[in-house]
Amino acid sequence: MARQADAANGERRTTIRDVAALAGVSPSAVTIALHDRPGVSAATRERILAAARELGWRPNLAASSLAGRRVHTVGLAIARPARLLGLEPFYMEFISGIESVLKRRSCSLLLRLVETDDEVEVHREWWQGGRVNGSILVDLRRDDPRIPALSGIGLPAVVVGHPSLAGPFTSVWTDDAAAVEEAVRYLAALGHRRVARVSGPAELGHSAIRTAAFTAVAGELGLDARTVVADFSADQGGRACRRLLLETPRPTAIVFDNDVMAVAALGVAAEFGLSVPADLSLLAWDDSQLCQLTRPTLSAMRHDVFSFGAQAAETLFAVIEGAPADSQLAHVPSLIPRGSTAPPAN
Amino acid sequence: MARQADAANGERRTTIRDVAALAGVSPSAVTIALHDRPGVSAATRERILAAARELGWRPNLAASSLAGRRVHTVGLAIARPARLLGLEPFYMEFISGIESVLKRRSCSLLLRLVETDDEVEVHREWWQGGRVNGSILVDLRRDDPRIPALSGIGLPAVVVGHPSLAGPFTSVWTDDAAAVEEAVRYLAALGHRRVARVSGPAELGHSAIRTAAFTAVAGELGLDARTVVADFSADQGGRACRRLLLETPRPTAIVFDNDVMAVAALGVAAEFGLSVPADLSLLAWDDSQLCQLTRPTLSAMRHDVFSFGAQAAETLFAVIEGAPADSQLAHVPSLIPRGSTAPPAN
DNA sequence: GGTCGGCACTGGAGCGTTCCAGCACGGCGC
DNA sequence: GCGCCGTGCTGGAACGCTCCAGTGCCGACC
Repeated sequence: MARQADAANGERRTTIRDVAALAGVSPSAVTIALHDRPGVSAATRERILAAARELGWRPNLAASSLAGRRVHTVGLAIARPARLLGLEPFYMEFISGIESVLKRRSCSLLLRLVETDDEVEVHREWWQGGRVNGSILVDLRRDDPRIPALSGIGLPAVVVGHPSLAGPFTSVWTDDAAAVEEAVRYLAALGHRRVARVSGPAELGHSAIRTAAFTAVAGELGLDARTVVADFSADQGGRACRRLLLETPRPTAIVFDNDVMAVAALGVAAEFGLSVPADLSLLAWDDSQLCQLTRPTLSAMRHDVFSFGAQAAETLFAVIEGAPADSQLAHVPSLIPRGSTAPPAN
Repeated sequence: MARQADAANGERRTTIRDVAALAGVSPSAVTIALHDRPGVSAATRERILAAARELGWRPNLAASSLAGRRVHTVGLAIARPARLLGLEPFYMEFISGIESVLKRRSCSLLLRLVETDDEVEVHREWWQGGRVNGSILVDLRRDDPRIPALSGIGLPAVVVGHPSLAGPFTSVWTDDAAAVEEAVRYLAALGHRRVARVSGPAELGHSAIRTAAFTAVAGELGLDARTVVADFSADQGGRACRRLLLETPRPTAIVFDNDVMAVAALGVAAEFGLSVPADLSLLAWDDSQLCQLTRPTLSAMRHDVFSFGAQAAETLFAVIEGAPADSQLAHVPSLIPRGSTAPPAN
């Protein structure tokens, strides 16, 4: 304890050499003992660890990373306005899932909010700067510039999105097309003939996939279907919903690409004097607490976002460790019928 | 481009020496140019930067940190079960606020979920390992062991909580006592005589402060007041509420220490056949989207969590840069009356 | 008794950057 | 003409750890 205080007193930080001296060995022996590798006797190992404890020494990660060891860090850059991020339950759950895996391995997450165009640069800095062992890439766009740029520099990464978007990277994905199909078939079974969808930004890969599936399945079932684009915010979601409800004939069911927009739509329906679900059915995506708190409760495509994050992290570790990891299909979202979907009034 | 590919091909990573060679100068000159310091001519500087661009070189942060420069990273460790974290809007908003500041300075956030007892160790590792320039400490407990341990090793940090909890650290805090007083006076003004409160864990510093203020103000106003302890989860919040409602006479108004518990209480009130706010008034804390989505909407103590996070980050930078930063009072939470508070039925 | 193998440990180079002392050179003042 | 200063740049040590090629020693085997 006294020694630690000394060190803090600006004298000089404790290094591996101090530990080695105290234990009466060379720095190399300390390294060996520290990483629990064969090469020192049990007695020496214990002596070294005791010395390290006594001095309160922690290896300097910058140095050890320079000398070639893992840094125990993975990176995540998110391209969303900071203000908006707090409102979206998705990311916090996703991050929580990632953390649940990192925690077990004593790893940390390096997080950064970026503008879309800066993301490549951030990952380059992190990777070439030796700050992360790998990254998780989210919100894949079509022909995403991150794919060629980052595979070009050899960054180990996992893509969260459909394999077709992932280029040479391993991906972890949910089968959006199948989920959309389930949603549409469900609404059709309830008797809806005019269905609409409010999607996330068109340039996102999964928006495109869902849109294509939505159109295809609706076509197959002979439904009237259309998609309007929004940006996941309550504001734009509400606006999109309003636009749809002004059309004649108006849709009797609307599917949303996240939960926040669906919640906003509840308010818009009230504005129009429409009762949910009698006059209008609403179906949310990314089921979170929100969907159970509203009145009526929102039917949703449930997706275990926490596990999704955890799976992405697990897969990233496999990639980092050089396992030839195949792309993984996470749970297919499944429909949870609640109070916002019903047969259309006739 | 070709060169970058070469580098990725496992040849050897590009270093400052490659850049120096290409520009026809020494590595020292590259450092000078890179950090925009006086010591090279404008022409040379441009030549060097061009060479760096051409080779796609980024300085290795491990090396530069070893050699004594800032690492552009701040740390945040959160002691909550991963599963629970996703449900709490507070942290994501707080982190978003932090990030909004970090972003402007091209800094990253190092995040880790921990068990309560591991947190000191994590910060030690980060600080002594040269991975962060400073940390933000949240969820301060009474006599928090982090305070002596981390001030002892010289970690630059900002405490989020009342200055009395912060020891030698600078703190950023909200005046919980004043806010509690406002809440209680408001309920008293509505005519409530029996009020209760569901608090967060008793060992948290701000719980204790709020409890003391709650008791004091209620005493001063001659109200019947009591506090029961929960843990911020919907589950325990609901349970605590149930316990309160079983007492006779039962309280006519309940204040909650976060929003999630207040939302859970809405359900419990329905169980008991009590109508909100006619039979029971509910007042939430940490106003988030949740409070506006329920029916009735929840009255809440609004607290701009995003700005709070931003302010904590700003203050941390001041501390890191050696400014003698004083503790800062963030916005005092203010009461937003919505649909869940009203005079008690008589 | 000599050789060989294996174990426990050491010494020193190397990782990529920064920082500091120092050098060369040109201009200016006296 | 000499000293002096300032500008623009270089060389090399230092940061703290790891890894690799030893070294010394002991026991086993022929």
